[in-house]
Amino acid sequence: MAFSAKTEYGLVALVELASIHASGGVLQVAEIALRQNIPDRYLEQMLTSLRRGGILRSIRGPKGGYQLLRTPAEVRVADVVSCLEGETSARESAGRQTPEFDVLDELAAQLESARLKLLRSTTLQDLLDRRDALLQAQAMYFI
Amino acid sequence: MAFSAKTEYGLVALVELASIHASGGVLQVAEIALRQNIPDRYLEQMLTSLRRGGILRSIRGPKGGYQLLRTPAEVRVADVVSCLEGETSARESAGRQTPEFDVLDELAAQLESARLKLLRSTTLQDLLDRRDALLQAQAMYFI
DNA sequence: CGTATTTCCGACTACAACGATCGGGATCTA
DNA sequence: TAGATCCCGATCGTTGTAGTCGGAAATACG
Repeated sequence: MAFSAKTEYGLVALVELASIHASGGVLQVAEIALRQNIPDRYLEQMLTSLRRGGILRSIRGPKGGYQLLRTPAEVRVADVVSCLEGETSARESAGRQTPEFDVLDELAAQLESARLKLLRSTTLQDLLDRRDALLQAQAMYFI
Repeated sequence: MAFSAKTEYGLVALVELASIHASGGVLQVAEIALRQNIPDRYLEQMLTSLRRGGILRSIRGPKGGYQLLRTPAEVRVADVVSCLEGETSARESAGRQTPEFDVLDELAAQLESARLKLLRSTTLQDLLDRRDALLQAQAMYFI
């Protein structure tokens, strides 16, 4: 899997929030965790990161929960990913090795760039659309 | 960095071997490790994997070493990578989660596919050419 | 006002993977 | 036979990941 659990959990939570965004949607951690079958106390941490990253806002107290700050079409997957796995930074590049290593760094940069291109061109709305298409297809299957 | 140390070490070693492939090139672990400034006993393990993966052959005893089995143009980086990081397999896909997770799996597959496309289209010869171009450029700089 | 609900914050733990080291055996050259 | 070199597997320390937990702050509601 190309994503860590952290990233996956954060993204599925956001897709859930996106799916009810039209109706001013608010969801609670426990609710999302239950529906997605993931540990709620862990998901909490991801949602906190996403709030700090300016992707969500939170509402405390009874009837509280989380809410998207922008429309699903305005939230790129790349934003979410960088927000959730940017924590452990401290950039490495072990200081000028050999030409052979340099060439590999170039290739690694190409890979990173290709990844980023895809992640930047995909939004929560895209994920939501694909989910709905998938549900539609599954519904077909039962007719 | 998009590569693990294992993969990096293996690849730089292969580029070294590729660079002397014309002259029936053989290099010893210690030699490569010295030139690339990496731990020799560790590199040994990578070269063993590459031999088992059919990318290298080894020659034992004094005057021994490792040698490419194919020409640099016939060795794709994808081959090397799968050989070096395929060890810890035991494929996960935590068994049918939710539609939201399924959509993420799709996206992850797209990412994997883009990565593979690049790795399959790059050969040791390509890396070698880039290294030489880099050396050339650095030489220019000193004139 | 008090209580229940919910988010907030940070510490803690268990486990696996990664990077690396090491001892000693097999094989080959000279 | 001696020494070089690869071969094989065990071991180890560090780091990151996934997950748990205790308790504080905020807020709705009766």
